Amino acid sequence: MDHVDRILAQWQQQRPDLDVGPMGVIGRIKRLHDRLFEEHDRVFRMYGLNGASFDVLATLRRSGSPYALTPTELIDWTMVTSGTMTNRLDRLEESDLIERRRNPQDGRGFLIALTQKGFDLVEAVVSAHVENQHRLISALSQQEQQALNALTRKWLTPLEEPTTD
Amino acid sequence: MDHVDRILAQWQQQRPDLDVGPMGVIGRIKRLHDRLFEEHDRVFRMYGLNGASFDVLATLRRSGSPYALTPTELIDWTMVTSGTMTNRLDRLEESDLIERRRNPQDGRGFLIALTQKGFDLVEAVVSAHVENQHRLISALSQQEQQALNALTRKWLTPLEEPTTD
DNA sequence: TCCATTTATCTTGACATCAAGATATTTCTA
DNA sequence: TAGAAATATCTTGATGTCAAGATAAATGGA
Repeated sequence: MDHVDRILAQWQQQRPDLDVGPMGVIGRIKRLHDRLFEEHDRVFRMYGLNGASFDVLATLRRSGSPYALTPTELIDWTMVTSGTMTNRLDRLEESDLIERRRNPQDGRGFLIALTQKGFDLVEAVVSAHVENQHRLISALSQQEQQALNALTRKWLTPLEEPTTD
Repeated sequence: MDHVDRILAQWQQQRPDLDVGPMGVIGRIKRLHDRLFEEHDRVFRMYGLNGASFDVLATLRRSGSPYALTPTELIDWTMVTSGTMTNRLDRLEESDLIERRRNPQDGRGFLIALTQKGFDLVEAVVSAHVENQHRLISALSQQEQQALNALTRKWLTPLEEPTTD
């Protein structure tokens, strides 16, 4: 009987007309999300980062040499608004982890590049982060992880489709 | 090849030393969470609410008659800080959906009660919300939903344990 | 009973985020 | 090739959240 079970039990008592089965699965997705990202943040904080700043640095790192993308590309990968990205870049620039260069291909825009300091930092954080993720999922066997991967992929596919309205 | 797959492919290219298997599952949990709660909010907005205000009203509703809890009880159910709860209650009180009464049992505190208006609203929203959740999970069969429920429960259990440090 | 401790809630200040709008530059079309 | 439309990014203002601290009341031990 976990937190989600207790919520469902109350609903069944109070609104027996409702079938709250889906609420159970969805509620567990939310709790999993919240707990996993709290635990991620513990690692990021050890390196002076948070989930937002790590997200940007990691996107630049895994894009490969020369570790530079436009703000628009970063927005597409991270799925945040342009205002959010501007704010993230401002803070990372203050910390000398990235630099803004004018984009020689497009006078309206910039190229955001990892500094050497940013590269070295993200290289270390990613290793610690991946190790942390292994720890966090260790309650599940390899088979269970694969099953979960298949189910979440199947569920996500229609939800990621661009809505036609 | 979805968004998560593309991220993993980049890491495999750039950091072949890392086993990013767990990142795939965890990334899909995050995307599922984000998409599901965007879709929840679409329904809440139709009733002038958001996830935060619905959460409070629903907690009061499913607690049963007389639909009144202390702020501390609401904090425990919703897992937010006291400052967040104060802010949520201020807004709900402005909208006449809840009222704060002094707690006759404890002069330090309050009882937060659904108004008639709040009760009527949450009654309608919950029905629409549950129906929406059925729609959102409809890509999965009953069997798949049960499998996902079992896997997420198993994963969540150790993550919900109070840390011993 | 009195005072120290605990508890319940609110307040304050800092952030991260978003939506909407502003500005500068590029691209397209007649 | 001039002007209209589209695009890239930043700015502004509002919201929701948290951590830390303040205040008032209840509780417990000497």
